[in-house]
Amino acid sequence: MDRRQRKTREAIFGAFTRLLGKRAYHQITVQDIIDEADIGRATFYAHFETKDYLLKELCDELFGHIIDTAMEIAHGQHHHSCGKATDSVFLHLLRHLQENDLNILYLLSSENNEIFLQYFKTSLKKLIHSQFAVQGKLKSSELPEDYLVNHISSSFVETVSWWIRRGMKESPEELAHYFESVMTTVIK
Amino acid sequence: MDRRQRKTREAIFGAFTRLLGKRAYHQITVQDIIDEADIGRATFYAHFETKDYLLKELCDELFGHIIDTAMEIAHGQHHHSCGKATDSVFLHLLRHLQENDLNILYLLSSENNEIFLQYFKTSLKKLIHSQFAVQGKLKSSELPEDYLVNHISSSFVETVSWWIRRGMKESPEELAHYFESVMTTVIK
DNA sequence: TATGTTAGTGAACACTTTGTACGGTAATAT
DNA sequence: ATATTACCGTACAAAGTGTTCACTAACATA
Repeated sequence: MDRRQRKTREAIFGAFTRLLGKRAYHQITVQDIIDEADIGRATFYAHFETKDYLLKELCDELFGHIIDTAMEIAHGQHHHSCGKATDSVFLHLLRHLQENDLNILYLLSSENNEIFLQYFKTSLKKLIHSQFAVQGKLKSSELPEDYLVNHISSSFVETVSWWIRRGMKESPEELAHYFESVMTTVIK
Repeated sequence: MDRRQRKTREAIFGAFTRLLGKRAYHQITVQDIIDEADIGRATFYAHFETKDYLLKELCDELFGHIIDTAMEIAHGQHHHSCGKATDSVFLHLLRHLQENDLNILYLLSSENNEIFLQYFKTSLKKLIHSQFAVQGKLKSSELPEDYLVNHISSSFVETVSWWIRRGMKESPEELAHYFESVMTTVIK
């Protein structure tokens, strides 16, 4: 990839993330991004078709790593030193969110960001499906699996959202405990 | 209130609701509403400052009744014939949603409607706080009450949202059972 | 029924945002 | 060294926003 392309792409992502930290997604215009990134109008549209696609690609970049490593942990293929083998997938996700990806927290904390939340939930559903549903770790056999997977993933997103809204006072360990406490009916 | 005012107000609400049934909130412009309601531009702004305020007032109207009667039931002051006294507040809400307020379902089913969802959650939090938290019906004393109330209300909204997305195949009774099943850890 | 008040009309307004197009310039790859 | 490609600046039409204004019609009330 051309160095110029990489640079403007980074400039756009950077400007976008900075703006997301300031105000909600829907309050940000393409014009704002152009001004903040200090690029030409045509250049933006050469990279991204719309603002929504920009967010989608940013999500791809930010989530790609997190979900991939979470998948590895979920399947027991994670033999590194970052966390005990007994740590739950959720604790891993929380640590990852706190330590490495403050960008994501900006996105999450900005209100009205349903595209991002939808992306988060969809990623989690895949993870939870393979981790719990497929492996038979769900308790309730009488409820639809789809309902349970949806419940778990949206509850986790909501937990993270609550955490951020309140200033992230709790440690990842505490928060994982909260979440797993309210999930004991659902997960074995 | 002037008959003319009432009529245009109704025309605007009607047009807005109809449009919400067709496409998402953010895809609807003030221009669309004006055209659909067949009123003058200035008239719209005489009634509502912005599109967001219009949604807020619509929510006020739609939710006012539902939450009020749910509050009555929650406090055992509901002696009518509409449902057994033993029915849970959640079952009451689901019945209400299914039977009387298809407008709300339009709103909920249209994607990207976080203003509405936020309104729904906030209303529920108040209800759940007075119904469960104040009355000591929450199981877990070690977790923050605020976290639990948030968890219950957002899980309920998510359950309803799931229900609608999948075409409302389940009866209110079934859905209430689903919800209460995954909530047994949390609610006594 | 006559009268003052109020709400709606339609047109116009300045303004912002959007998405596209263009020739010119500078960085890049080979 | 040269051809390619990305970016720039500017301009453009189209659409939406929020406000103003004079005119008209509906309203409440006496």
